Amino acid sequence: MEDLLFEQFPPTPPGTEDQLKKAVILQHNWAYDDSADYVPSSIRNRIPHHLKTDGKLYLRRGTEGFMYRTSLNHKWGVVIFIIKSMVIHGVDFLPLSQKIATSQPLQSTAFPPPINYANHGNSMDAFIHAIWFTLRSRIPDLQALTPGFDFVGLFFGPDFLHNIQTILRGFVPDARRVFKDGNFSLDDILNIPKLTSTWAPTGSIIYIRLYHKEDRASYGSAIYVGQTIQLQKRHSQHNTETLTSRARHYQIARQFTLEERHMIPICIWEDDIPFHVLTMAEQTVVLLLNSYMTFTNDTLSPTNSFYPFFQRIQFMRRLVQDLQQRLPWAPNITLTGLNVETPLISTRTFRYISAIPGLQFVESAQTFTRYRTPIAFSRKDNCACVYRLSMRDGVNKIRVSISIPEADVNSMQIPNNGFLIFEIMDNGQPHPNPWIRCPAVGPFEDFIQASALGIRFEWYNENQNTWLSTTVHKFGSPGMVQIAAKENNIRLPMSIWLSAIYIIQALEGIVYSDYQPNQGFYKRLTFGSVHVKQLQTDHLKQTYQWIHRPEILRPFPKIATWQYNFSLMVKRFSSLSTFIPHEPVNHLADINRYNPAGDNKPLRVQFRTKCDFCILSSTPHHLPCIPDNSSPYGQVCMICSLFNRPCSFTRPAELIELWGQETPTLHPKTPLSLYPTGPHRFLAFYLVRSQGVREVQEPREKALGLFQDQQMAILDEDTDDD
DNA sequence: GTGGAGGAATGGATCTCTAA
DNA sequence: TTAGAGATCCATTCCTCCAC
Repeated sequence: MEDLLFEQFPPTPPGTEDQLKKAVILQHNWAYDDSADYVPSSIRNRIPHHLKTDGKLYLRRGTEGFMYRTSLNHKWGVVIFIIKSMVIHGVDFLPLSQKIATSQPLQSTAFPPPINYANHGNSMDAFIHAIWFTLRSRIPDLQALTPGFDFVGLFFGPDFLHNIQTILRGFVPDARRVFKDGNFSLDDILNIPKLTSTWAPTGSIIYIRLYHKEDRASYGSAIYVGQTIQLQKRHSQHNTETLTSRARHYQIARQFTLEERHMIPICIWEDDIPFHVLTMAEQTVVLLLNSYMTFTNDTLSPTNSFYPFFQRIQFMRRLVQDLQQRLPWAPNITLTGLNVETPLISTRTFRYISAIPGLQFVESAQTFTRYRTPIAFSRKDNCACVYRLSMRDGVNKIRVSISIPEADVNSMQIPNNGFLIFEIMDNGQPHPNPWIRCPAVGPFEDFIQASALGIRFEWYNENQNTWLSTTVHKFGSPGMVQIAAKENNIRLPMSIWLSAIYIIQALEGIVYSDYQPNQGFYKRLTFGSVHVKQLQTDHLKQTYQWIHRPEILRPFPKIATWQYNFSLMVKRFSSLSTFIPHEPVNHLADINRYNPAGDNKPLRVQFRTKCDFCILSSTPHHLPCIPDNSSPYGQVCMICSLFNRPCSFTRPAELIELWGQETPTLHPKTPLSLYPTGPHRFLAFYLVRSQGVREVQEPREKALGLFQDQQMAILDEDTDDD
């Protein structure tokens, strides 16, 4: 169950239909033993076993439910499970159709009190305040200019004043000095420190590209304002594009030599600022320096495809003109403006990924947040279905291929159009059907988190009028260990692991607070113009709304030390059957001397020369388990050494049991399962059996007002194919 | 257990199209 | 007119199968 947005009130026992239908939330953690003597026999032992922990049903504080019956004296009630005094009361149940009618529009926001911007100490700060308070007063105009404009809450919401403060403190001292009274020349701007081969600031940056010839008579100077989180790289990008692009910006840039193209940081934030504030800052500098492209015509036909850009530019230009008349901000410079986009209301949002958090009803239930997006597989005949999920970090593009093998495509009759579903476990533990199946111990702490992601593909089957679903898995992980062994490098297995980490990061909006470059990670990842919208319900008020999924700060992934991995191996896998040498062990005979069971049964590892990791990663070829004599940690093989983890040795019979022995097997000659299910599967990369096709419910997003058009488009395409 | 063949998956580069 | 998403093509990687 994902949410409590029912169309009809859930069925209640006979005779209770006319009673209460009230939303409630549990105030305390609570446990219930339905096998206890005091429980009436009619409802004793009725709770499904899988919902119980140690024989009891545990409900956590915050659990949402409905009260449908109270006693005459109002001292107790029947609330799905709960006693009246334990719950918070909300309004009466509302059917979904009414919730939709009353749901909060995305852009609703409470305004902070207005302030007198003219009182600010200098012209620039006053002008910037004026820009934003004016824009805030004209939200309906902004929305009219861009129907997809739905960042209002982030720009103008509770953090509005703080956002402005963040912008103001970002100005580098030299830029502030030049701009502060609105009276500056082109030479003044050129004196602001620029990007050079020896000076390349890092952080979130608003920069200007100033195209300027010393011989001013030959060509007018031009300006472009942009944002970046990698100044040097963006600079190279601009110069590369200048060579070939037919865009007006670069046509003009081409008129200037490399030395005449200046990259000047205007605002720098070394700390983390939200992406939308960076966008506000970019808009600020565009307006401050009036860097919009100019047009010879004052009007443009609405049929012209450039018309919407033109409209927004006109709106912003008029706004600046109006403010300049009322405020002492009158820069006396003439520059050719090169900006066309209006950062504040960039319109690149025609697709969404929806996020519906899982409802945690009982303590024992594992929940996940479900992300859904419509996709179309690209597919050639007799090939796998491949979708290339595209992400970006502001500069780089990252593509991750998500594919369904050809054999499955054929046997399950998988169409090209449907929905991709990402399920991320809320507790960070492995998904039951993960996309990649990685070991619990690896080069980074909490290595197993990459398996918290499960991916499914769902499609509508018109003939049967049903929604069908199948799990999607990335294959090849076990083979990756072999490649690592061959190359003596874990680059490839790490690239698989990272692709799952990237997807999780982009979906959850994770920003690394202490980002370190060149480690394979990105500070923040987005899906570009595809935005993640999260379902937010207020159960007590019986309302819901779609909000922008906010970014969250997380510490940068830590490289796992040997000690960390050793402790983790011991914690997860050490037992009477599994031995993990922790002191330098120089000879296998030493391992055999270890006999924790005290039953005189040796581990018998002398009959195998391999550690568990090498045995379990031995598909399709057997891996040699060669001691790494250079390791300071004793009996470690080359492969475990690569992963910075100790070897483990499990008695053969127990290893088969702890890993799993269902057919087919890993290798014809071993009884170890190809699709392990036992606890020791987390020792190595492993495979998951495809779950086949199953019928599922219609996507919730359809009823909740998202994806309507996109879904219809997909269904239309399906019809065309037939 | 090994290695090679063949095809599938993936990555890089470039182009085409399109929202609004 | 722009930026970015998709499409497409091509090159490379790598997975699986199979023979020895």
